[in-house]
Amino acid sequence: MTVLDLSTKIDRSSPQPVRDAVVQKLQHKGQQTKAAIVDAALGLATQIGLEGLSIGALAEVMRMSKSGVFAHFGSREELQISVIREYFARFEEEVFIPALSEARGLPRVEQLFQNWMRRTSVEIDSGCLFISGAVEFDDRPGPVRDALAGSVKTWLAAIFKALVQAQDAGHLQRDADPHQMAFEIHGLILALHYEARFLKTPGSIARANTGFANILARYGSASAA
Amino acid sequence: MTVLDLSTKIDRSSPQPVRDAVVQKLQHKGQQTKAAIVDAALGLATQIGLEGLSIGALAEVMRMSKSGVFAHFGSREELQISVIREYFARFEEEVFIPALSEARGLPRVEQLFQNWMRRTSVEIDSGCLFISGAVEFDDRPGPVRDALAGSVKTWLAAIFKALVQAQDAGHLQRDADPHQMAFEIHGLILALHYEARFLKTPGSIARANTGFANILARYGSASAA
DNA sequence: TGCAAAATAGCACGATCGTTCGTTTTATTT
DNA sequence: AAATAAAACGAACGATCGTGCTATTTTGCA
Repeated sequence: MTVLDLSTKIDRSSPQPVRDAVVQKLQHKGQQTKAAIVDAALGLATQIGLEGLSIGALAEVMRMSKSGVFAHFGSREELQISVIREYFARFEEEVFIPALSEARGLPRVEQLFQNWMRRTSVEIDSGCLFISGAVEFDDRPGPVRDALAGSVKTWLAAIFKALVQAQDAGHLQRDADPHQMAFEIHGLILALHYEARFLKTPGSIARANTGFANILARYGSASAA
Repeated sequence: MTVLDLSTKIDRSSPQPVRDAVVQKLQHKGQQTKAAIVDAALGLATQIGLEGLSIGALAEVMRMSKSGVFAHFGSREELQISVIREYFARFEEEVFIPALSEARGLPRVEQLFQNWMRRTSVEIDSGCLFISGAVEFDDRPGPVRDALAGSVKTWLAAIFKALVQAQDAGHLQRDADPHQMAFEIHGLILALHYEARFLKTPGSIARANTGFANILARYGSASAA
């Protein structure tokens, strides 16, 4: 069903991300508003975090009653999980899927990073659920944490796989360690988010790009340079 | 007063970090308990975040009344700021000051990173206020955010300065960019914290160390290799 | 058009939050 | 030891939180 297979069960309530209440027909009204609620909740959660996301505030945005919103999910936890799933679906669609049109190997790796950078650049303003969620749930076990960690791991595994393919294609040095590369790339994204969003350090985007170029220069095979 | 000069005013209530209610004499009782409260609050805040830190829970830990705790700070914000200052003071004492005994240049840079890594390794269990705080306050202006960002910037500036000194000493390539290096090093620390604390990925510490070695290998001058 | 079902609203609950205020206990000084 | 100041307490406040419960409205289908 999904391209990046998420190990947790997928019961997506809105098969297509629904933006501004413009919703396709065929489905009952409940599913439409539920999708609209999740959309609004995602906007709130990226800014103030999954923990800060309150049903009252969400109801106000939706101009609905608290109980009306609540009834769609049955619990706050289920709302949070729905938001995570929606976030992951958009991430997948925006970052991962477009990179599949690139050839396996280095081109796809570069495209993946480029898409990831583009998204992170936007999230300098809007916030990233995978980063804020990690901090909020890093020692709070439960289904929300599981959904978050599962999504992130799936994405990092996709990066890793693309790196392995690049190595198999001879685009990387034979003794390069794709795990190490993925770790360092992840660090660049995290540093970009931290320094640009929190510290407002100018030039962070360029530094992340330079860092990526450095990684490729170090691990890339001579023929692919 | 401090070694890393923090631009915000320093009005440290406890000149020496006070651990377990073992407190020096000479000061009035109020200052002692305040230091003990900050100590307990720091323990709570690193685990559940500055936002999650509640006066009620803190009072319970201290076995005091809520109002008794509250009276020492006058506001929750002031409590949070006190915690941040205490955290910064310990960070400075644990990471920065010991590195000053190393010779200027590459040795000191390596010692700084090593101390930083040691602290981050501990914080895989306990949590890091500079990381969780960044997420919680990246969109929320005010004195708490200022105290946080000021502390982090001070520390990053110290790293940068050590790198510049290393370059001046000829330990780095002449065209190396210390800002870029600091950015990449910061990314390694953030990736370590994220992958080890949240994802529980094994081997993260080794990968951060490898990443640092890679950075030095790329930017280090041939003579210093 | 009528009717069952689904969706939403309204209201109240217990809990927790930061904060205020008046009182009482504890420390310090005279 | 008496007088004064500092510190801690206890109760209450308004607000907000998630969550039940019951009505009311809206929707989709026969």
